[in-house]
Amino acid sequence: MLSSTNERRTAPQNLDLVFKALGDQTRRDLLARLSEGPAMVTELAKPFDMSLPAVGKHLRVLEKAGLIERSINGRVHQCALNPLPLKKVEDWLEHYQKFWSETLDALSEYFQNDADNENNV
Amino acid sequence: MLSSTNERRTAPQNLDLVFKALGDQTRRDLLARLSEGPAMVTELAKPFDMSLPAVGKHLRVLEKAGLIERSINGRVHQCALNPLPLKKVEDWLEHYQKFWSETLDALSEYFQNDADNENNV
DNA sequence: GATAAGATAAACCATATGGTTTACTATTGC
DNA sequence: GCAATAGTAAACCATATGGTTTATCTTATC
Repeated sequence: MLSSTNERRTAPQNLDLVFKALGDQTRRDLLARLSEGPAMVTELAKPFDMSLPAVGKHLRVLEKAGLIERSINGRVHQCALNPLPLKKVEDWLEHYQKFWSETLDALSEYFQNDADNENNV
Repeated sequence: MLSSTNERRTAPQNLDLVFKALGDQTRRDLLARLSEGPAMVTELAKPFDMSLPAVGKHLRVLEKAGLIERSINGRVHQCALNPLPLKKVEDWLEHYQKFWSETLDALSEYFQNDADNENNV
């Protein structure tokens, strides 16, 4: 990890790029695959009903968003998940967390009452 | 629009739509504003150096993603945050959480400088 | 009833996105 | 050396996106 040679270590982690990268099912599938371990491009492309260049483009989008890192070894490009931009997403989400817990609290209370009524509690 | 008889109750919460909606700074700003309370469209548009129709389009994108809800009252459209799609995002993120905690555990000092340099929102 | 205000609709434009196919480069292995 | 493999580059296409301006509709207000 973090080869000493030539790797760019300042992943952009721009939220625009990250969210846009995540806004595509194919790319989320690629991330899911990479969450099980690194893989080369052809390997990543195999499950998709799509040309290799198309998958290559998706990988580039993920890479520009900082979500994957690529280490080139001969003719093989090994891709690995970089989870840090996802942490940025979570940091962003944090501010909104209270809102949905409020909402869900209200809902669960609602359904709790429902259940209470049906169970004659 | 949104007649009481014919209202679509199942907000899509399609992750593609949600992530795409979030992939724009203007729209994230709008959500941030709405996290402080509901607002009408002109009110929402005021801080932006952008035409009203442009803001209207952004609001529609947020609405289609289920991130805001609109209640029309006379000529005033009141917009309110709907946080539930964000909960879906968090549910999706959950699977990746372990990766960044691993990474941060292993390399926290290494990346601390990066994080300091790039804490843009 | 006239006019102002809130907001969308429509037409338009430039650029981005997601895919294709063909061509090309570079590496590997016999 | 030569053929196969891994992958990108380039050209192309259709559609989406993000903005504009002008027009329109509806609702308030005087």
